[in-house]
Amino acid sequence: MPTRSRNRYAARARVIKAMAHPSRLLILDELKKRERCVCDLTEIVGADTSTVSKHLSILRNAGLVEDERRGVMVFYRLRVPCIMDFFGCVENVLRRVAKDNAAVL
Amino acid sequence: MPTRSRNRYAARARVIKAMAHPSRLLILDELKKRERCVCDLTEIVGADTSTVSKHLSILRNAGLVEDERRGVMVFYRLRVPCIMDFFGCVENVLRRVAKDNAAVL
DNA sequence: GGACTATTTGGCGATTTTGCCAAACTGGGG
DNA sequence: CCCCAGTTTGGCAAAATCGCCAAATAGTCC
Repeated sequence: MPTRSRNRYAARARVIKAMAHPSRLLILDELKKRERCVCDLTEIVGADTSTVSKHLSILRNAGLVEDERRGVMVFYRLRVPCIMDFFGCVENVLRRVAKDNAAVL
Repeated sequence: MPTRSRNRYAARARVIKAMAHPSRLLILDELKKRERCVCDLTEIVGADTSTVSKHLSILRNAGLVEDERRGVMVFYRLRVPCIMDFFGCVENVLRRVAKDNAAVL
């Protein structure tokens, strides 16, 4: 209820919301392996360049990735690798849900 | 690009999206400590009961919490504690962003 | 400077999310 | 059965998100 902790949760939510999109998760997963230019990511995601660029700016604003211009191209890197450890837990959730659904049958 | 992995990312995104809201993060944090009835959570979150109930159903549908009715009240419990380990990393991101902003000044 | 490539930004309609109110539903007690 | 507290559901308006196109910007090469 205090403004203090409310802001804290809002800040966390902003970071998590930045991850909460299939294309952005795919991008993060790809950047975990190595840095990539926007052109690579556009190809991988399979959407319009402008769309991918906007996804990247969302990730950058959240502090999850950083970019570096080299010539004409802009390369993006994962900034906080620990983010990826989280995926294991998300998979746990999914497995559990799958098991429940199976049990219902 | 293959449908296969695209679905995988979509599934992950659904789970993460369920977390991506300040009130829902607050709820998860509270449930980490102990189970709570909807009435408790309504008080803690400070929103309409119906709003909190909807947040809870989002968390339940994502597989993050489970509920149990005891008499008139419904108690919610955290289902996947590992979710909470993630918060440490999110805090890392926030600290890093804060440091960057300070550096700019 | 002009042409070309890589990327970002502006803007739009379409879809989704959010939070409240009102109404429905559920279980316990008189 | 009626009433009541606790919870869920339906519905609506406001706000946010999404993905594309078109236009602007940045850097390289001639």
